[in-house]
Amino acid sequence: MSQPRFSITTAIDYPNGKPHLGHAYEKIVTDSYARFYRLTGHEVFFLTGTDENGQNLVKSAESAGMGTREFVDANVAHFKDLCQKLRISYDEFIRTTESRHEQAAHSIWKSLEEKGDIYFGKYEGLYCTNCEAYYTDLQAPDGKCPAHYKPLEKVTEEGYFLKTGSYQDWIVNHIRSNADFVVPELSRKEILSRLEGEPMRDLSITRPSKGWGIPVPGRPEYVIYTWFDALINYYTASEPKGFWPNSTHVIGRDILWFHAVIWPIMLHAAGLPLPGQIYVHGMVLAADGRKMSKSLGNGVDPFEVIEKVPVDSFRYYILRAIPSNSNGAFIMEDLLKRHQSELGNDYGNLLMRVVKLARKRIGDEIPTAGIPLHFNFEPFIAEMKDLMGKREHHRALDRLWVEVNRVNGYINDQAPWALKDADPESRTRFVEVMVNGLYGIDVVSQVLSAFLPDTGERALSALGRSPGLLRLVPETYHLSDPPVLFPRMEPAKA
RNA sequence: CGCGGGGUGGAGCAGCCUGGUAGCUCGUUGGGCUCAUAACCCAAAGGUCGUCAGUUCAAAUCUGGCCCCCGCAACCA
Repeated sequence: MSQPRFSITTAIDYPNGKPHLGHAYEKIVTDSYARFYRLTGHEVFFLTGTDENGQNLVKSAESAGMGTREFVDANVAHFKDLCQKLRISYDEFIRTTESRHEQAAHSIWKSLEEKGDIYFGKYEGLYCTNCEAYYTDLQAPDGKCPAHYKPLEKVTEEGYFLKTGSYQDWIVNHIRSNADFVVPELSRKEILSRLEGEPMRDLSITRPSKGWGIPVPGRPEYVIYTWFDALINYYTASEPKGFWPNSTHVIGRDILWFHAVIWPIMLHAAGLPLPGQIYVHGMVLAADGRKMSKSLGNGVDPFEVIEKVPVDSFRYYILRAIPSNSNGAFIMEDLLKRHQSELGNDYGNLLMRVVKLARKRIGDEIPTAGIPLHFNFEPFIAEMKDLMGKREHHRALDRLWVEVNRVNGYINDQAPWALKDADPESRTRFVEVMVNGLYGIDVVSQVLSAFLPDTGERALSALGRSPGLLRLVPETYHLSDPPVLFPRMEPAKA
């Protein structure tokens, strides 16, 4: 019997600088789903990577005084470094400058061209030379650039277009009839209301070549517009591995339009199967509740955060404090609080108190044969699966903590430290409570390892166990000195 | 009237669909315990549920107006 398959992707990142908190957030979220699905018996393909073909990269490289290639490579190294530090368990890291990707992009381009969905035409719009971007009447009602307050120029550009407009009814229908295609509901509504509001224009899918990017087949004076090729990365990497249809794309709000509308249209027009789901995650806001941005200087550097606190404290905070379906503020003091109370005092302390007591009174080898089990974890695991399936990881972690507290509560109620060895009945009872406590920590840590891999591994290793969803009690728990998983932080360090 | 989300004890949230003692986590205060990272347990204080009106025996919950905050508004990655 083959395992069920689950394929999940992050958006590919634009390497025009070092990764910021939003990148870290998306990777941690996606990684947790990948790990959770692996844990629950799925064969998983987890894809991430970088989008390296944008024209802006040429400009950014120039101002950094570097060649484009050199500049991009340097930044990609930072992204990979971040993934490694955050323990992102991707199966593949795709770069859109790889030749396999260029081939896939060309193949889809040709297929669309043959079907008559790509045509050569003119684009006319209001252009700001400073931004190097077009603006619509809505964005610039007074005809001035909203960023520079300079009059916009009317510019006409020739290039290739994708007949997205012809597929408007089709995509509306697809999103309407597949409730899970765009989640959460909020995002689904948003995209439907935009789609039903106005007729869609055709999408301009080329730019004049500046020597960087994927050339248009047969017309090297043009390169393929970044978005057109970037989206194809999912197909490029997943299809050869047998993971193409039904992929779950984890993305931010800002790129919903391209993923929920343009990408499905591209695939549908090319006669290819669609992704299974577009999951729009929340946005990490600055402590003041506003967007993090360079100009406001309110950004948080993920590299700095994980130098101060354990990676898992960061992962935990990001996953639990920012609701999976909306936005949340990143507040360092809150992170430290949760590190201390929930991670240290609830979970870390549970491990510590049970393992230390068991070692002191029983020893390192704890046989479990014949001990009645107090906990049934099946409902808990079923609820976890349900919440993760609904893409509500913050609630899943909430639910997991109910279980942590249940095990802690059991230890409190049983008060094993008060059971004296002299009385054989008390001694039997003591061993029973210890085994059940260890079993509770065992199962909770198995599940927790999907979210906090480092913590899960270290806690389980103190029980002589390793990650995997092992619900059965082992014959023996082999205990060792429990690690301080979440050391208390000096308040001054905040 | 562009579309959508939200305003609940000091902080962050749940509850609202399917009206009926306002709940959770953190913080504060007072006790208790001691297996454990000054940890853990119990108790207490603290809210006119944005605002005005309506429906109802009864509204945080339903209806309407208003105020405030935040996303989106299509070629910017």
